[in-house]
Amino acid sequence: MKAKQYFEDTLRRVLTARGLPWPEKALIEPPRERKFGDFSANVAMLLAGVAGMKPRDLAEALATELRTCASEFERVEVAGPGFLNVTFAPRFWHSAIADVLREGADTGCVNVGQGRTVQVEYVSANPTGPLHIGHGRGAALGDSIARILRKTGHTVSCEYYINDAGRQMRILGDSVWLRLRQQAGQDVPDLEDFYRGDYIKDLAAEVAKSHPGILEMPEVQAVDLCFQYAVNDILAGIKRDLADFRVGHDVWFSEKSLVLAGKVQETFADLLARGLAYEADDALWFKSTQFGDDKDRVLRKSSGELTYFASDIAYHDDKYKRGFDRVIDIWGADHHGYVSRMQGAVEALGKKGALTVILVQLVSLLRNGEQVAMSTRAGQFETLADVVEYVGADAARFLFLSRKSDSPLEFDLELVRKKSMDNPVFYVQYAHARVHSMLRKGAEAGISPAEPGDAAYACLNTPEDLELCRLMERFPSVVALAAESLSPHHVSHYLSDLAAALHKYYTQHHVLSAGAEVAAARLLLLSCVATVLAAGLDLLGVSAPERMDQNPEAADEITGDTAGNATA
RNA sequence: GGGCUCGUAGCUCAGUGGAUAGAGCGCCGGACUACGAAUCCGUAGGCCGCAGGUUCAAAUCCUGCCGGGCCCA
Repeated sequence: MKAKQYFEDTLRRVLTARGLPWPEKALIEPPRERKFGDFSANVAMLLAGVAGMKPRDLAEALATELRTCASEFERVEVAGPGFLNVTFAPRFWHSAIADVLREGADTGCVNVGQGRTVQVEYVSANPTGPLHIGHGRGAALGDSIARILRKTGHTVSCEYYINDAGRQMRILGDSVWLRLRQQAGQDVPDLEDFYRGDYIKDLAAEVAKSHPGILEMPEVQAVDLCFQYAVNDILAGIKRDLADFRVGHDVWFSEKSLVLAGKVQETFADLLARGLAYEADDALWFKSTQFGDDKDRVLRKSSGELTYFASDIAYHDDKYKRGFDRVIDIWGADHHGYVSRMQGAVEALGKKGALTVILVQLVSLLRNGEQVAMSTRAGQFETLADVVEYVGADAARFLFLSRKSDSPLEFDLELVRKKSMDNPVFYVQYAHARVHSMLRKGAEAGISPAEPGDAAYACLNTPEDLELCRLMERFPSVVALAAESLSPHHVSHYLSDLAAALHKYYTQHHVLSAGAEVAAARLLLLSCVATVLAAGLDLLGVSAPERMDQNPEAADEITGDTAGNATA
């Protein structure tokens, strides 16, 4: 982060001195190949026309000036069509060690948010049954985005919107009430589209037990009781599943409370007053065509029933009235047709641009390459809880967060589990544990990490030493990129790179037998790497263990047994 | 039929308009009398779906087509 900034600042000064502007499409980035140096700039190609010079000639001129005015560069070179490639002196990279040591767990913090308030709403599954694997992907993504935004200077609130007011909810109450009466011996036929899962029967039995007089109640009251009991019970289960997945929401917002508080009517009145809603055919309509939709949408049907869209508008109105600068909604990809409509509604609320919708593509659950049926009767791995128990929260989260959210994801249970020792999450965790193992061994031998300073840095000048420093120095910009693009996968890919550099270092440079002074310096460097690994894993909500307990053979045996039992 | 989205190595996937397009898995071949071999090193594997366009420069941006997924009629 500092390195890139330093290069950019000096380059800007050089350009200004020549009367050249900073081009819009200027890019400073680490080149693909190490031999091109630490950073590469493309300004000479972009400015050749303005400057009236050939790209390479301009680049040479700029390079000459950079060499004289920038003390931190070891080399400044011109390559290819006119790239300016710079290499920093080792002492510049060494300063990353002191930075990480000073910042500790806060390493990687970048204040790009400057205290702006952001709400992240995710999961928000209807409380009609347990969470499935697809919800897990949204949960991991939302939680990780929240962690990344907090790390980058945003004030974040995580919210779960409980759809407890609509048609689905009436069906839930009816379903439990139906089962309850059937269990009481009444001859009641099954309904057309009610929930048939076994958990409905369990709920019915529990309601009957805790409310013995329910059969004598007026039906409306009894159904409502069934409904409330069911929602509370299912929500408790959802919260438990999320907690086991290390996901926690700050606010659980009830749609019903929104309706009862009259917020939907308030929003209607507001839209009517501003001419953005109108009555027609006994229904109330939103003028979504004003905001790019292909037709206007119903808010209140002629039957008087409210649409989901109506309460969603009121809900978002309420979000902004609570003072959030920005709202991020994470939805399943099957809702993508709803995005532009919701964006239009937010624009109508006067908050254009303040809503970001992230669509999470489907997760197809596989088992040895074959699709696992999700919708049939209670299968082995229908639910998030089952999957988490089988493969572990760390492996599931890392896998979800290693891919862009807008690509469909294949989640093969046996691959994540049976090959768990080749799983990227273990690769990264092992790197962290390896460092701590060396620190323990070092302590036994009376070697502790050196104090940062020139004496220690003098022992850290191999290419592998400097590569680790470079990677550590890059961490804050990776976090900033992940925050800007709302894409945690940049973090997981970075961590894999850092872990690879660490493993390579480990095989090339023996730490503890290198002599007391060198060993202490290396422990200093590696302990900083461990700090960064832990900070990065924390952004993904993945643990950073100080030792790995299992050995691979034992893990394979466990897998074999469990897989055998599961298929038996 | 309209719209959104994705097509990159055998598989799963990265890739911010830049240089010879990368990684993991899998295949093949190497490396423990030292800090954990859960690791490392090497070989092989590509019309970046197809065709145009914009650009000094396109896997990346634009248009059309083909194919997969989804939403809406």
